[in-house]
Amino acid sequence: METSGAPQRLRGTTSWLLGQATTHAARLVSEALGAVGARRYHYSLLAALDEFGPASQADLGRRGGLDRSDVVATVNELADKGFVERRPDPGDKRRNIVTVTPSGVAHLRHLDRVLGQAQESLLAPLSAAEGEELVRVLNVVLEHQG
Amino acid sequence: METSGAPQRLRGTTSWLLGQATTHAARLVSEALGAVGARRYHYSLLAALDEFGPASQADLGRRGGLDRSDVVATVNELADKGFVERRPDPGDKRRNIVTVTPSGVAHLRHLDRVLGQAQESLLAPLSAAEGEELVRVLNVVLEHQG
DNA sequence: ACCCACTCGTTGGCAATGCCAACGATCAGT
DNA sequence: ACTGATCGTTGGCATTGCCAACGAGTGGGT
Repeated sequence: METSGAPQRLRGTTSWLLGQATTHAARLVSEALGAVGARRYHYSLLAALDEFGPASQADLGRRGGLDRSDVVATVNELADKGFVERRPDPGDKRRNIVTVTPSGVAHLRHLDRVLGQAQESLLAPLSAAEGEELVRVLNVVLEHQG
Repeated sequence: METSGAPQRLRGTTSWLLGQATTHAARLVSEALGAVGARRYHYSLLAALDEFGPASQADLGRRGGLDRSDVVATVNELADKGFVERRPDPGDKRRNIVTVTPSGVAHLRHLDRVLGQAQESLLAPLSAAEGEELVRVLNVVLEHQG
């Protein structure tokens, strides 16, 4: 008989918990976004624009933790789809000012819903209270790192 | 004045929580392992061997969720460092049997400590009870996915 | 004994991710 | 005017996680 064991999860030490959890969650997020033709950078950029308003590309990178070069590519893609507009800053010829279009805001809301569903499916095995506690605790962790 | 704002964290919707958290945790894990010359696959493979004993490469892949091709490369690297041994299976000429060496086990213990420190630094902003609860809840989530 | 379907290890490739270096243009402070 | 910094942009690199294909080998069915 061909011993074809089903995929198993390593339990051993708790040290690998982070590795397992991040891999799983990252796949969830990427799949959810990919299903609607988006990627992490798309959401990062749209969310930054939605929350803080129009900005130069360099500022966008700082807001979302993206490299300047990746901002270029992402703005290109989002502009092609009509989700953002890029125009030169009249007051500083080095800069472009990037703005969200209404269509871009709608797309962001869509991505929000998609990500919300991904989060729900991740928290599915937990009680409502556990899920809320997990979200709260993760926010604490993220706030503490800056 | 050059407006050089410090990097900020997006808060907006809670939907992006997963994206933020996974990115942060993944970087922590990769940096911790990279500091001692290891990568995620190395730990996955060593841990699988340590927990379930010697196995063929295909089985190793299934145990740790690695692709067969990645198992080849990882076993190559680990074998070069003397952490595992690869020899043909006498009972099935298609297979290799991979075994951990004592040196490999020692290395795994080292990686365990390193990952434990990374986890501690991540949980630093939490109380002991919150940290344990987070670990417990994450285990529930991982068990539920298979 | 002969197929057939499957598994094995291996090679090679692909796309996404996250970085870094360098360039010319522009700006701010002196 | 000179100097140093910032801007957008291009191009590159290493890692990560996958998938396809190959030749060699195995097991079941007939």
